[in-house]
Formats: sequence, C-alpha cells, structure tokens
Amino acid sequence: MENLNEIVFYSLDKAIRSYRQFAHQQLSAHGFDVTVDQWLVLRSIGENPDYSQHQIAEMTFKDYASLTRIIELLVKKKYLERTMHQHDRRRFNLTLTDSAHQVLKAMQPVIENNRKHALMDISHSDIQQLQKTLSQIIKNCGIT
Amino acid sequence: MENLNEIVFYSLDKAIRSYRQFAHQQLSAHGFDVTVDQWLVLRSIGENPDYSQHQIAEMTFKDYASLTRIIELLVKKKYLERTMHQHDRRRFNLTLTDSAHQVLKAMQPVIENNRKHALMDISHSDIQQLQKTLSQIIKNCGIT
DNA sequence: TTTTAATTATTGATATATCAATTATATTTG
DNA sequence: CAAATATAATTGATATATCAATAATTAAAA
Repeated sequence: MENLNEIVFYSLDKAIRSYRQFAHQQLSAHGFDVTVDQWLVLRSIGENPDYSQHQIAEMTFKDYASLTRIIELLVKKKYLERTMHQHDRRRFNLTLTDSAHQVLKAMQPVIENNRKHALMDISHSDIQQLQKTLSQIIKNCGIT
Repeated sequence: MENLNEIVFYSLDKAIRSYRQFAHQQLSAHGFDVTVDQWLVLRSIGENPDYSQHQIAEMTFKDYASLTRIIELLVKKKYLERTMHQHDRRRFNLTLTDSAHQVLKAMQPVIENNRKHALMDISHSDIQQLQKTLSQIIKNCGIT
C-alpha cells in the first residue's frame, strides 16, 4: 500500500519522460528543429499575443529564467520577434514570424498523432479519470 | 475531445513538476543537501550494490551521461565511494558511505510525508487506476 | 590469435530547471 | 515630488537531460 504511493510517482515521472522522448523523436524524424518546450512556448505566444513573458511563463508552467532563454533561442531561430511595448518599457511584444506560423501548422498533425499514439488502448473515461487525479495532485502540491 | 488529449499531457507534466518542486522544498526546509534525483540514485544503489552504472541508469530511468554526473556529485559529497571491479576493469563498484545511510534514513519520513500529502483526498482505487493508465502510456511510448 | 563487436563509462555541446542576485522601469506612498 | 516598493526581464551558478563522439576494456568471430 505504501509501496504503491512510491511507485506511482516513479511512474508519473517515467510516463511524462517517455512521452517527451517519444514526441521529440517523432519531431526530429520529421525534420523539425523545434523542441517540445519551444513548441509549447510558441503556441502559447501565438494564442496570447498580448501576454507578457511573465504571463507566458505561468501559462506554460515554466520558470521565468528558463522562458527568457527559450525565447532567446526562438528569436535566434527567427521564429519570434521582439518589439518594444508602447506603454511599458520593461516589457516586450512577442510576435510569431510567418516562418513560425508555418512550422506550427506543419507540426500539428505530428503532435496530434503523438498524443493519439501515447493514449492508445486507453478509454475516454480513463483519460478523464487520469485528468481528475492529476488535477488533485497539482492542487495538493500547490503553494499554500 | 481532442482537447482533453492535449490537456492531459500538459497536466501530466505539471503534476510531476509540482510534486518535484514541493518535494524539493520540503527537503531543503529540513536541511537536506540531497536533490530528489540524487536521492533516487542513492537509494537505487543501496538496494542494488552489485549493479553497474548502466543498470542503475535503467532502474532510475536516467540517461547514462546524467547518471555519470550525478554520481560525480555524490562522490564529491562523500555519499558514494567508487572502487575497482574485480573482474571487469571498465566497471566500478559503487558503495554508500555511512553518511549516506544516515541521510537516507533521516530523509525517509519526510519523503513518505511528501507522497502522502501529494495524494491527499485521492482514494486507493483512484491511485491504482492512475498507476494502470500511466503504465499503459509508458508502454505506448516505449521503443523497446 | 588478430581483427572486429560490443560493453562500460566519460566528455562536450546544447537545452532546460531552479535559485539568487541584478537592472531597468513603474507604481505607490509619505 | 522624492523615497520606497513592486514588477518585468535578464544573468550567473549549479543540476539535470539528451545527443554524439570518444576511450578503455572485454567478448566474439574470422
């Protein structure tokens, strides 16, 4: 009983790592030069073009320092552009380049396929149940 | 429908990160100088004193290169000792120091408490269900 | 038995996570 | 308004993940 509690965190770790490895391999195999994390950040900025880096970091559950570095790389790869913010000179506007829109579009089917593959032989209700349990764990570990 | 598949991987990632952050904070708060990953490696070596680094890496689901570096740190912290292998000069014997045994013992209640806290308000059968679904995801993403 | 294969571990390069400190700018407040 | 405080983002240091290349040694094959 106590043992299952131990194993379940081990499995949690292993499951997400397995998925990330699998997803990364698929993306490389299709010739994309965007990591899973970079993809997440790109998509998040695309959906929220007016967000600050701080807000993007919260959305993607990334550390602010990490996000700064991921954004640097995306700018270097010409997937992102930074322009000055009109009212607040501490901030930047982040905008996806055409190239980013293209690559996101091209990656979409691969990513959807990855998810489908990873959830193979798992029923919809089991996925709902998984979601529910994960949410509770997130809540339990949240800063009080 | 498709959306849940997306969210569930996001939650998976967020759940394990939340847990790791929470666990790390608890360990620091109790004054331990061992990270979650270092703890995992120490415990794994303690339970399998005759394993090669390769085998420890597989047990802990860690990259070989990562493991080399984690072990370096543990040797530096005087929690591990490396001695020559009798028959195979490519390998090392890894042994926990007394200091490591002590710290593992002292950490144990904190770690058990972390798990209990993270699984608060989740029934035993829900944990079993979680375990089952995670195993299927691991299987689906597995290369081997 | 020499050559080839496989195994064990390390190292270098790059990406990401985390913590602490710092810079620049905005906002609040006395 | 000036001083204190808060916010946005960056930077440095250290830990870990991943990939590719390498070194040392052992095992297998010719």
